[in-house]
Amino acid sequence: MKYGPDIALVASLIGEPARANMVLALMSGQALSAADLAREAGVTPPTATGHLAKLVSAGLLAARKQGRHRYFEIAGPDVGQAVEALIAVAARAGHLRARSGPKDEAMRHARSCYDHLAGRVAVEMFGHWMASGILCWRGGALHLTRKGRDFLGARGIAFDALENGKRPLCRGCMDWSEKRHHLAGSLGAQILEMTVAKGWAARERNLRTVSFSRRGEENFVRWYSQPLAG
Amino acid sequence: MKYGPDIALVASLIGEPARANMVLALMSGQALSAADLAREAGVTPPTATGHLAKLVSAGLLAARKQGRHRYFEIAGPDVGQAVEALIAVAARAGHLRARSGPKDEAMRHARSCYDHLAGRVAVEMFGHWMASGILCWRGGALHLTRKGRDFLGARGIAFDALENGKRPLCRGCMDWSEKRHHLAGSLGAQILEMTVAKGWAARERNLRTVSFSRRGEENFVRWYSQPLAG
DNA sequence: ACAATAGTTCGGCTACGATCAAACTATGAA
DNA sequence: TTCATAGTTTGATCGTAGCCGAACTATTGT
Repeated sequence: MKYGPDIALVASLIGEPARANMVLALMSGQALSAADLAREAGVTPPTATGHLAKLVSAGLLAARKQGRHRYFEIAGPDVGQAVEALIAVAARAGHLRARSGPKDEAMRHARSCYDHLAGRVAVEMFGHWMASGILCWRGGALHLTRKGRDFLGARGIAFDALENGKRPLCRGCMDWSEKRHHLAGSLGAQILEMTVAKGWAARERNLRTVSFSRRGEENFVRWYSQPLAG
Repeated sequence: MKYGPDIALVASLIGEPARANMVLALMSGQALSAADLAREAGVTPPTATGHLAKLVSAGLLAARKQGRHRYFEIAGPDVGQAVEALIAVAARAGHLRARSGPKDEAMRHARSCYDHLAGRVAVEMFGHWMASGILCWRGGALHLTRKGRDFLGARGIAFDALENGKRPLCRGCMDWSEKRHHLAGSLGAQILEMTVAKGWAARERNLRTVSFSRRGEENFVRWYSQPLAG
């Protein structure tokens, strides 16, 4: 008897609506408590405990105990990628669910997706960078052009350091609400981090929403859209 | 009430063992009949009919009627990617299943994976190309180096034409049986096609097994391992 | 026309797993 | 200590979905 990877086990874990909601809630990259996840999933705490135990023991989520809380997060980038791939299939095939999509207007405007910026703001930045030749598709993968490197260098992004991990520097990620790509990968993460560090936007507690101040958003748009001098 | 992609629906379809076996059997890229898939999945024809109807109506499989047969195949590359991502998670987390892995020695040796070559032969080629600097990981993505371009150019692979699709030129794909990467992407597909075209190997009917002739395998190994003159 | 094969529909059986209430343990606060 | 909150365990209930046998339709071959 030979063995292969048991994708049915993994898929069936994600295939239960309550668990899928939990995993999706964690896709922002934030760790959430068991009670938060119970609420997200629309089930009672005992039920949530059961689901979470399965997800952790299967290696999809990681748990960390802190005082009387237990915080959960996505166990690894492979899990995130699998979920994103499932999102892509579901979106293409037109399967929508009623609960827990981008919840409201604020969330559609700007939110975090795993660890990078998503929503209308992010999609617009992406479109602008494609149009001005900072990013391009080559061989199905997203690339930072030479012009893009100059551009980011001039704006103080140390993309050299970002490029050494196993993680792609830039990757296209399908935006749920806008149905167009936005920027993921380590560069995408870096940009969200910078946006928060500069005080242009704040990540809401326990929510995927990212709230830009009026001034912050203007600055951000200027930051990504101002052409290189020379 | 807002809407988002229903990943639970998609995942639960793949999450049923019989259906997962069907989908995995189709990952070779070949179309299989309903009866073939029933056998693959270990269920009776009526049960298979039910599963296939669900998979087709959900947009995961495509069906084509031919005479009194109905042939099924993976509906699109996004589905293939989702399955591959699930394989990666399952493999990393160590979830194995008893049924229907790489079935026998021949299959472990060489088989097709979606549309490219997999198995020991493919993993060895991949390792050789990494070691000799034809391929390299950069920023988490697999790249064909300049040296690799020369190398393939000299061997008559028109990789320029391959590079224009939305599909990546080269991508690492985790090998089930060998637990190391092999080469996927349009280049990987092209190589499998060439291998068959040159008569070095043949794809078995209705099976993922790829059988190399003794002579063919020697030629293939020579083809990929002979260093560039000069 | 007849038989053979591929696939489907129907009906009923069965089992698994999601769910919750209630009782319990563990941590932190007053 | 005592109370409150976070999380877990237990046990029982209940729906759903997978499964098959039998009967049916459709296509091909003789």
